[in-house]
Amino acid sequence: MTPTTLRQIAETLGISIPTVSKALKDYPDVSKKTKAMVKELAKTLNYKPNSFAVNLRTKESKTIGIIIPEIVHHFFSNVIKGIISQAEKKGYLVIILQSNESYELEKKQINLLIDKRVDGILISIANETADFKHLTELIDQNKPLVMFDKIAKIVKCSKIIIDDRKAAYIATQHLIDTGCKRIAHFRGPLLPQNSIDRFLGYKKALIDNGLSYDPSLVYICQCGDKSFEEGKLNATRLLEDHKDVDGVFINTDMVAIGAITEFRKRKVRIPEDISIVGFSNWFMSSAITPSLTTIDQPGFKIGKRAFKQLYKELKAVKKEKIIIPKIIELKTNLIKRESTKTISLKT
Amino acid sequence: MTPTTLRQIAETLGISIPTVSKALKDYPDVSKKTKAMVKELAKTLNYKPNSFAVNLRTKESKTIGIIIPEIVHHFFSNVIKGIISQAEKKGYLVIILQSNESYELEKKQINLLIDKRVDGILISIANETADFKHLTELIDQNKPLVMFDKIAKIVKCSKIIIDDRKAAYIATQHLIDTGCKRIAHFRGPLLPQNSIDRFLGYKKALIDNGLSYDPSLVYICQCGDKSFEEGKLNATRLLEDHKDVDGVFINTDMVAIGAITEFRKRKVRIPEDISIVGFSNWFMSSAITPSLTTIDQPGFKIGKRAFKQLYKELKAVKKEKIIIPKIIELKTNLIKRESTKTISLKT
DNA sequence: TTTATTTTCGAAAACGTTTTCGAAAATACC
DNA sequence: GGTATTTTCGAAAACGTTTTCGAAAATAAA
Repeated sequence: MTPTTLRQIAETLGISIPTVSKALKDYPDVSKKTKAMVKELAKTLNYKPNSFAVNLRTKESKTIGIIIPEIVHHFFSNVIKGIISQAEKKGYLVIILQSNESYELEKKQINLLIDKRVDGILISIANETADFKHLTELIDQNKPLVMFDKIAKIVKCSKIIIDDRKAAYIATQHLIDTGCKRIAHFRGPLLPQNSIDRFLGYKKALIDNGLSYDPSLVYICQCGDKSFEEGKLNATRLLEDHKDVDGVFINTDMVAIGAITEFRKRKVRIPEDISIVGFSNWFMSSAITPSLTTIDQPGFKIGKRAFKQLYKELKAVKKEKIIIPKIIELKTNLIKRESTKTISLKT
Repeated sequence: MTPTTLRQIAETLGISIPTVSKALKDYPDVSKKTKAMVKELAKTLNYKPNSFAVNLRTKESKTIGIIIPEIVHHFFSNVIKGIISQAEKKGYLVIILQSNESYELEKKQINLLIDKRVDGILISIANETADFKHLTELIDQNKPLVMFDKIAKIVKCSKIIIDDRKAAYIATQHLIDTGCKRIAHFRGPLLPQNSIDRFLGYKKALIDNGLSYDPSLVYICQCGDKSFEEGKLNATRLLEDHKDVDGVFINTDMVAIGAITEFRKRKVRIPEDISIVGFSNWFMSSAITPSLTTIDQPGFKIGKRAFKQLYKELKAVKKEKIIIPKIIELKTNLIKRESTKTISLKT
């Protein structure tokens, strides 16, 4: 009934526990005969090392933690999938927690993971988080930490990111190249770095192209549960406030799709009257009509790279080397679809 | 540098380790003075019990595992969220694995979780899975197992489900009530119980209403990554094969949205020419045009209930009681939207 | 003061593994 | 045969906690 232990194998075979342990792990100082004996019995008894005991001895849990703001989210679930796929290959299991964009929860969850003695942590920080002591403490304790997507530049750890500013610049430039003269921006919340960067990229593209930056053309949305509604709402407001706008760069695809829905409802033609560029390349953006021009944000790959980097650091720590934080920037692509004019229509 | 242990506290205070342990856990046989002393020092030293040691002693990991076919999926990520939210409240952490609908992977992952000595397992089984030995073994070992959504009726464990057959019946009945005479069905893969049940509910509704069941009106789709495309493809085929169809009940919303897209592209009016009912109430189904009538499948609630049931069983096992498997059926609702006619149009 | 009771503590065993190190056994060499 | 070397094994300590149980100390009752 109770799981087999080394002791049981040792006793039935009339040998010592260490010998059994070493036989199973192919230590050179065990004879072939005993190895064979032990392995056979272990198999028939279905022996599985007690991971608690192993952990206690080796001080490793072979487990990592992830904290993300929201699980029900296409981008994040892709990241998770990437992380898990990679972790499984290396024999790591993954504990997932959701911060709900709350700083307090995030702090508590970091502690939970530390209490569970995970070997390392991957995090995309909450929008609310402005104090990073809970994270810098990890680094002080030499516990591997890798950030992805929503990062804090201040914290000295590895980060897997995309160049949001550049991507936003390219998105905005595309609007300009296809003939838009007055371009609005639906931005994300004020705090997170990526929403700031996307805004800055937008602004810089305008200025570089000799278009004036007009703050009244920038609308804020939270990009949470209500993204779709926010898109519709901002679209409505935009039409009321600024009849002359002919292009919008929108912080996320889901908001963009809400906006498109509203525009179409109000008989605004896309892209003829207003061109739209989204961000993230959510799979629905190729499905809707008109399909959405957007920036491809490679969630799965980000997850994979994040784990790979964490894995490197786990090994470094094991060898008592110091961790050298690394910033890995993944490429994004502009995916041109029907919501923006083709360049040939430019002139 | 290294984490504080009971021994360190004991030595600096000049008392024994057991006393420290008991003081921290408010045992009655420790004086108030020593308790205060110990607790204060523990706090300043930031003492955290070593979970490996605790696990080893108590034989509990306070960790559960989830295996699902696919993480990047609106329904499943809602379930996960429900599970995690509930687990966190009860002090459990959650390890997530993805079977990719593969039986072999699923089996391997069950073993992984057992090796990690999780306290219990929640699973939605893979489409491929037809042999359940890996699951019945768990039950023989008295390891709590709860299935949700994609279940195997044969396995004697608790299950959190919806009545797929009834829901499908209601969906089909709604099509009939609103005037459809010839109703097609885009069903899911052949194996999983819920796809079978939805098909059976569809069939029964037809027969109960005196409509003939025509197998050629049933189209199969895998409902995986390519759901949207499958919807478009099946819609195309349907239009080619059966011009007289005036209603379709579709296995999942995503497929339904693909179908709607294709129908609209081909100038088929919804619901005037063809009415459509989906399944799951994915949030996009309220967003598209026309909005999709569908069955609400409460993912978050399913996750919550699944954990609650598992928790009960965890406690039962701890008290050495036997587990009585329980089948919990959650309610679904028909959500009427624009893709079906209103009943007033019936006659 | 003695006895009985309560309060407070710690020794010891246990959970199951890993690793070091020395000893015994087996083999090789001369 | 004896010595040197290699092979094979197990005793012991360690990881950090929890729990049982008996003993000592303090208090109460007589």
